[in-house]
Amino acid sequence: MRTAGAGGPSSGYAKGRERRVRIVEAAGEVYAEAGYHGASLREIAKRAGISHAGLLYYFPSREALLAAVLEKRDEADAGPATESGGGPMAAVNHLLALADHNARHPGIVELYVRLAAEAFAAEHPAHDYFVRHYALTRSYVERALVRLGQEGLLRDGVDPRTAAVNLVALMDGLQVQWLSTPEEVDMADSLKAFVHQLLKEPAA
Amino acid sequence: MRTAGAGGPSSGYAKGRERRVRIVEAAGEVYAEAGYHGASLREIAKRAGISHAGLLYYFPSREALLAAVLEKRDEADAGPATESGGGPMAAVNHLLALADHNARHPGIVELYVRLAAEAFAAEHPAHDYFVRHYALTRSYVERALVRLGQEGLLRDGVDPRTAAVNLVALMDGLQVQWLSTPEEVDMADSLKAFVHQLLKEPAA
DNA sequence: CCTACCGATCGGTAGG
DNA sequence: CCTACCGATCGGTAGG
Repeated sequence: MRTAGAGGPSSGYAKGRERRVRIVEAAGEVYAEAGYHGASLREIAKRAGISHAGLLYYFPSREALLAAVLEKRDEADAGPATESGGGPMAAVNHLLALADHNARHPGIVELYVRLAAEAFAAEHPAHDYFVRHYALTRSYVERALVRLGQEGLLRDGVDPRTAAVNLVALMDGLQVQWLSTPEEVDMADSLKAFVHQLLKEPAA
Repeated sequence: MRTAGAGGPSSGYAKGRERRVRIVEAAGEVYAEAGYHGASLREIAKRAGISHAGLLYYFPSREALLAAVLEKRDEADAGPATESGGGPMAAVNHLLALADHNARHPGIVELYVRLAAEAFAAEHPAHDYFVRHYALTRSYVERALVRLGQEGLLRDGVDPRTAAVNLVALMDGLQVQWLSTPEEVDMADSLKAFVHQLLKEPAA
């Protein structure tokens, strides 16, 4: 039995795996530049050095390719999010580090912002992904704020839930504004100022 | 001379003006649902009760129609923005009223968010519009915050410029999150909480 | 993985 | 304002 039994071109062949990675990278680039709806399989295929029919050999449809790109994004973000098991301030610092990381990778930010703005409609193939993404991020931030409150570090009157919604919204909105007018926005500074407003002590 | 001399179908004929309004409204709807790039002239024309070639009789190109839609948006927003000449708190209240108004008009919010996310690239026909829009909004908010500071209403350490960037970002980000998960976000409440953090007094 | 093809759809123009 | 058309481009399939 020389032909793989697991089906599909991803089954254990180094060359095929490499191709898939190149295709997913190219897709992420084109989604960032043109949005998902504006991205053509032919353009993505060209950047991956393949024909568009060849691409469809690896990913059976347009939507399957999008799913692969989002899956890869989750894997890349999961690492840093998990390792912050430290003190109550660790989660906040992790978010600041994420903002800093984003500021150096406009392609990822653009991919994210453009897809999020496309995926409002329930029929969009990335809709469920973003609903889940927001729910997870909000509750992650909310838990961090609750812990800070328990340690007495939160300013009086700050509601952890509302502050979590606002922190997530601030990060999203800063990205949009920064992509439009990069020289006018310092995402890390802005986040620090916001967090500072939430806390009692001049920390960070 | 019965035929108008000013050229173009907009010249003073009531029926033509009415048609143009219907087309611009239909375009705004479709942009909101599908984005500018995803919107076809044929779909817009169908909703306006006309053929797509007929639409091109009124607006000579796809881009000309987009320009007309943005122009109309500016006119609609200019009214409320100008009338707030009152006290230093008037500008803040105006923004809260705007958030409230937006929450009752998801179509306008979607049009705005989708176009903003598409228009990052300098080649996009709406790019300049959004650069200008952000500059104007930021300085409008900044001036209001400076006035509040002069009256001693601002909390210590609040920088009007950064706070202005953040307030604009917060409004944008709330809109994105609200369109994705409407039941989880109260835009007016969120804005109030943010403004409250900036001020010394428990003002509304 | 490629070439060749399909039906559908696009923005815009011709010509009345 | 319409019908009819153009060349270009799209996602996907056939068939090797």
